[in-house]
Amino acid sequence: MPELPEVETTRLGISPHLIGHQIREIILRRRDLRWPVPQNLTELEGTTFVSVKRRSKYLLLETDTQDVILIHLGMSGSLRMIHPGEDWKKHDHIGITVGNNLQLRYHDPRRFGSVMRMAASEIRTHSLLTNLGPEPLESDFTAAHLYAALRNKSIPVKVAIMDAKIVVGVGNIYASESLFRSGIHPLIESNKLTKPRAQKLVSAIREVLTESISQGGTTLRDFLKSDGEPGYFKQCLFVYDRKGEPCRVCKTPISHKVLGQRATYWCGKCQRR
DNA sequence: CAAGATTCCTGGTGGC
DNA sequence: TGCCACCAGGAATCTT
Repeated sequence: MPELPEVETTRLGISPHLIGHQIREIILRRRDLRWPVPQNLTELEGTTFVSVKRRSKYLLLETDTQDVILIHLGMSGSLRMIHPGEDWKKHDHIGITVGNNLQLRYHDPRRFGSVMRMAASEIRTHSLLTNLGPEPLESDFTAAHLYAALRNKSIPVKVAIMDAKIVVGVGNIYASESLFRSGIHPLIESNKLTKPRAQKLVSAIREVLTESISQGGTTLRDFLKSDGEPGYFKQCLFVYDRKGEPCRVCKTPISHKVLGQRATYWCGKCQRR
């Protein structure tokens, strides 16, 4: 579910309610997420949040004791700020109550997400956080970087831009959308992409992600912002989940194919090989 | 190595 | 609220 815009929307929503507030209680109702949630997470009760950062699709909640709660939302996870007395819904697994009498509640039906604990110093060394490519909205995600990363790969360009070693945060929705915006066919072999087209793709990825964040992300099924409301970028999608529907630009029916086990959408006229 | 397939889990949808 | 096959936004870990 959540790609970079949804994770960033969540970060923006929860951050002001956490930073500067002390953790009153950590409730672990279900610990069998993708990886077991460590029991010693509760030892962080009494500490105070000092920052809420994001790297790739990971949220990093740092405390004044230089501990970090790392959260990944997987396919179906969401975080909400609620009142601590609110009923626990079926797939509410974890609650972190803070001093302003709000609770950060983690909800995840499929339990593909993860909640872990690490020392702040491990952010640079942990296996999940090393070997990640550049942030797409930072200055080191350049056409030169993308071109160099693609030039020795034969996989379709759509599969490549979903590889976190090449660039992080681009999931299945935004991969298709970015390629549409840049007029690039998703099936082009990575090593056939010219430098000018790599530049177009970099710009398109930046634009799509930025616009989606401004709309609060994309809600297809599960995703909710931290205030419980859906994101509105779905209305701005040009190709994703629009198989057979007319292209919003040229009316050509949108094409669909499973690529690398993931649904892929494109316009055969607007996007050229 | 690179590339492709499998796996974790639950719920919604659409066909019958 | 019938049954069932199929599909879903991620990504580590396998197999080829």
